[in-house]
Amino acid sequence: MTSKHRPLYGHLHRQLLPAPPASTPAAAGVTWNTRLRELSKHGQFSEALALYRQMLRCGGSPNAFTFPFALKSCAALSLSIPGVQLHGHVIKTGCGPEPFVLTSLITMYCQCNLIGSARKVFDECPQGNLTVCYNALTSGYAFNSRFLDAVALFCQMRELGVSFNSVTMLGLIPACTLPAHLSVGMSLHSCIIKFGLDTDLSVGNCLLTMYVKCGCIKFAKTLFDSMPKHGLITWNAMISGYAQNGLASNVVDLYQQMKSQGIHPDPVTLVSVLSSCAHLGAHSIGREVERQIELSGFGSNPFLNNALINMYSRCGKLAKALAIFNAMPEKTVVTWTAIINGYGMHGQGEIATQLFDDMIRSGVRPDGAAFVSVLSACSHAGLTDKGLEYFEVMKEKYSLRRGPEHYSCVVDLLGRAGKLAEAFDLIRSMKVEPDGAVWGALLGACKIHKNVELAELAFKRVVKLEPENIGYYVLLSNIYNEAGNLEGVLRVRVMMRDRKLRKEPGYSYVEHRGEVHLFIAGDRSHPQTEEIYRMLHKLESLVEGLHDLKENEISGMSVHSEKLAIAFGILNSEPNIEIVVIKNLRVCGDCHSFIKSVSKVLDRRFVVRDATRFHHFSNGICSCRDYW
DNA sequence: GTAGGGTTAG
Repeated sequence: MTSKHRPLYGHLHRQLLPAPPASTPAAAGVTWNTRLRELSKHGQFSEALALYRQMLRCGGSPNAFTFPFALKSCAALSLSIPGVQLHGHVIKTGCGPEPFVLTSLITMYCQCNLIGSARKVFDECPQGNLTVCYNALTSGYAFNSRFLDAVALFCQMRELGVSFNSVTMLGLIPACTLPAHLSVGMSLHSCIIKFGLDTDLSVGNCLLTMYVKCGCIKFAKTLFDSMPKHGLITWNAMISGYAQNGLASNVVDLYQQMKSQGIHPDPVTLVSVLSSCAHLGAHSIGREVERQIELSGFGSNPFLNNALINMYSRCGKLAKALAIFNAMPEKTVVTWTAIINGYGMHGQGEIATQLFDDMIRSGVRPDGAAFVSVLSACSHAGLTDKGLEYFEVMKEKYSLRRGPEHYSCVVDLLGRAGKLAEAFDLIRSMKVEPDGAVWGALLGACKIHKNVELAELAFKRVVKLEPENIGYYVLLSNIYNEAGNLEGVLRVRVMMRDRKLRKEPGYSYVEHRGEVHLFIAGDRSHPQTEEIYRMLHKLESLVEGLHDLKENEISGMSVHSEKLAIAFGILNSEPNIEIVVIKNLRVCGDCHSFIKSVSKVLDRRFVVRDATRFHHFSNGICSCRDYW
């Protein structure tokens, strides 16, 4: 069995032993290089560097076939000091002019963020074979977010008549992943078509990713549909694109389509699908994905386990989430954050904070996102002092930047505790610009504590930042309404009319026997419509006591989607009625009291998951729950 | 025998 065919991992210790004596020094060099290549090819970069050092210790001399792999390892690990040392060895051994070595040097310097050194190597490149050197530096600029330099270098290439190829494009396109740079990206796309490089699958994938990252999901889908071939990466790019842009149901559709075409998903695919299941609360699809993970042997993939914890937490299956958490041998800050979030969003603030403290004890350093999860856990559970303590520790002990996402949690925390003035002071003391979520949290607190004056102030700020967010208008209108200020209600309505803002229809859904049943207000499209309305009528009569309503009084737009969902659940004897509400504001007061009354009359417990409350989360969705 | 490149979680 040659070393090329030997399984790598089990024999690592043997590979690190000194090289067997070879008949000639050149033959010994080949043996070292072969091993180095194997390790680098399998992503074993630390081992590759160890092997390089060992080679030097054993008196082996590196050559032009050694350096590319050793440099690649430094690049992958971002190790600049060994990288610079290697550069010294390159010069000493006279391998400097070798194009393979030069491009590896440029890449190494770029990945270590030493652009100046990369440029120096580039400027000294001998004429001829310039394309690869240009490619290396262009992609290096893109890697370091130097958009203008990358584009300028490409222009220079064209002016000097240096030929370019699809690899040039693969380096250049990632420079255009900001919406501001999209126009350049689109001209690159034209250029790609003009030169016939669009038949390259990798180039297509790269363009697809560019559109996705610029938020142009429509362009991305058009490109996807026009591509002659779809590789696994193509499917993944499109699926993760939908997931990143919050189009969770498109993710599920595309995933089904992918499977129906016989393409096997990999962990990258499944991570996106799970994150979308979490957004949708689509527990049954999530469970199916978990089976798929086990069948495919991806069970120990940490990315997938984190995604599973997140999915089960958001779907309300905390025990399951905890079991996966406990079984994970290595827990990163992401793992801890997922489980803390899970307990936090279900009002179990005590457990969430305990977990947070356990995390620190276990030596995992919290990051900004971990603090968001613990702060919001404190705010939901009313742990005001504890939350303020974390907020302090975040800055004092961990020197983490406190962003608007943290401030909005603390404003919420103070606001719910009735400390409106303190919340307002906190906002005024902010060194970063407060965003809509921060003012929105204050506005929400004003609703709870009926403070019209402060609400007006918060509203003024929030509509400046998010003029299109209808939720805030409705919130203020409700505050006025509760205060009996009808003039105020009218003023808000006029404002909405003038700005041509119309409330999007809210929708609610219930999962029944693995299927999602979706309702919009006044919906009559469900196959069981007649029975649902009859049940709703019955429930309305029950909670209204002796008032017997006429059938037509509960028909049309006044029938909220939550009510239809609950009537459907009761009608079908759904044991755990969990209604997920997606709209621009929290569950309305009318439905709130309706569900509460039904719960009381029937002596049953319901969970309403309101997917759009005024909490700032990175994905814009917060899964707070209310129980009745 | 070698370089320059495309998809991933809270």
